[in-house]
Amino acid sequence: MHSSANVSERQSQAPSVAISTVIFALRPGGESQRPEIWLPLVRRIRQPHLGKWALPGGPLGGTESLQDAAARNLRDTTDLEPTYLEQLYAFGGLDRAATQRLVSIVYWALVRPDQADLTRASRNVHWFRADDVEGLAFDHDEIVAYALGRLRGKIEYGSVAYHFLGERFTLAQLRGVYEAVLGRELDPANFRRQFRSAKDIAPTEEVLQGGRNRPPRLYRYTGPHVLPPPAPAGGREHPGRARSLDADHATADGTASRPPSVVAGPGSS
Amino acid sequence: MHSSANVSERQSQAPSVAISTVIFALRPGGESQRPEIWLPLVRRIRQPHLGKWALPGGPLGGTESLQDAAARNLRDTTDLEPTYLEQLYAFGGLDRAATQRLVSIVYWALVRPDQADLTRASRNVHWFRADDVEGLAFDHDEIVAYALGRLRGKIEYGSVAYHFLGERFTLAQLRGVYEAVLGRELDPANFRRQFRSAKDIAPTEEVLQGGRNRPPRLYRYTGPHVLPPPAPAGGREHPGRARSLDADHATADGTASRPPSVVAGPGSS
DNA sequence: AGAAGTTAAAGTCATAATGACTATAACTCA
DNA sequence: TGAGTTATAGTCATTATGACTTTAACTTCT
Repeated sequence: MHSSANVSERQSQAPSVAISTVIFALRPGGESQRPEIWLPLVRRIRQPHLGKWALPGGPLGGTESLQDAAARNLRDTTDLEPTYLEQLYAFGGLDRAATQRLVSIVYWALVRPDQADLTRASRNVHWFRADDVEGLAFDHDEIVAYALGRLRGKIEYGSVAYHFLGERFTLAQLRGVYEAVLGRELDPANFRRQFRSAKDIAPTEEVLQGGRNRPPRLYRYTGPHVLPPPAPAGGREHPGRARSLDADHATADGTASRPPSVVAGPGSS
Repeated sequence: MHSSANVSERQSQAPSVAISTVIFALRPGGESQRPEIWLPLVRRIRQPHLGKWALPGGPLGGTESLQDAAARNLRDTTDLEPTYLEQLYAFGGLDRAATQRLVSIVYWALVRPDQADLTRASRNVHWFRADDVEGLAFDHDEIVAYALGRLRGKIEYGSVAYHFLGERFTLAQLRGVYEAVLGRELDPANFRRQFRSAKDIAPTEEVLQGGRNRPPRLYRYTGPHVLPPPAPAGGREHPGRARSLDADHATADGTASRPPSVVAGPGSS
């Protein structure tokens, strides 16, 4: 019997529903040169929590699916087109907002470094190191922490890492993603061995020229992409599980012996 | 047709929020003797979809967290106390319900066979084999299919299997869970080897007497239990990640040589 | 009582995956 | 030209895995 005198009034109040998005991007770390996980936050311009930083989000529109709302949200606040967007969790504790009952359905997105640079310049949108965020509005501190945990859990296992990178990438860059997410260094040789036999990654004919060392070969991801969400059967809105798309597994044998062509890198002065 | 001339009217309509629960239990399969995954459904007693079977659920009360609502839901419809209850996914497609915009936050529960037998006898609550469900109300067919997929994905990896069983269980019973969920047979010897070295399972001093063969030893699960939901820090409502509770890993060395005591089994006539 | 049948439990063996490490190649920069 | 750095390949011991055999402990059939 969870009914005191005045509770049943509130029972009839419909909770409001909001969509929020945790946007993770890989950015080159300051001195350490190692890439790090960053995310953009927006400053609240109204009460409650006026002036605090918060996850991009807003009320769920009546004409869009949850996924669409999250994607719009992402565009509106950061001008980014999502390459990876997945539902994270629905938060609905009683004490999340002071004035009203609020259910937030939180999505998380992964974007590439070049995309992150395109972010709208504004003093109300700012990027933060994911490990440093603190003092956010509402319960967003905890949401970010949870999202980070999920990211760590998922990377060991799924195909999320590629969505931090561009269409072509070196194994060192890919390893950088893993190191940034897992927070520890990985043996380059063993990492290479493992990913050379991975199913959804294939070497290209090109190498990245312009670095100061031996030019690394470029690879590309050939596995399933996650946007739009893989819809089972006839539905419009459905969850993940994109097992199907493993069409071309270009088992690039022999490519190693053929002389690779060349691509200009960022440092080709 | 959710778009007439003016969309913005509906935009302001708050969507209603419901909680539904997919309840999985292991039940002995008919002839094959192999345990199978079953779930209870309730018959709809009002429009829409009157008379169809549906997942237990209802509107989100204003005074309970999402998790609490799911647990209440579970009790109300099946008289079951959840031993495992976790958020599955939030469904919010535009076409889920005809008359209104409906967001359903779906939880899934695992219950033990003895619990499943206690289910309220009613012609409006009935158990079905999980693989057979079809023609449910709303989009519940797809929700069940998704839940089954997640269950399969999670069992290989997490600690969910134990929540289908009682406090003590034999390795054959545990293997039965895996076989039912994964849908294929597993080698008993290899299965044993793997789980004898598993972190969160420990042999007891007892064996299960009363079968018609050599009495198997009983084991117990020593890992983290998932209810109530592992709350990070001070919050009230928070998602999974129960890594902490691995306190006692009773590394039962020597127990094999000591003569185990005996426990009566179901068939002790 | 004894043989047959069944499952529990332990062990064998070849193969695959993993972690730590070494060696060589290819490039830039001083 | 040589020092420094990363790319890439390979070695080796350890561990995990799948298929299979063997022995133990119990019930049931004759």
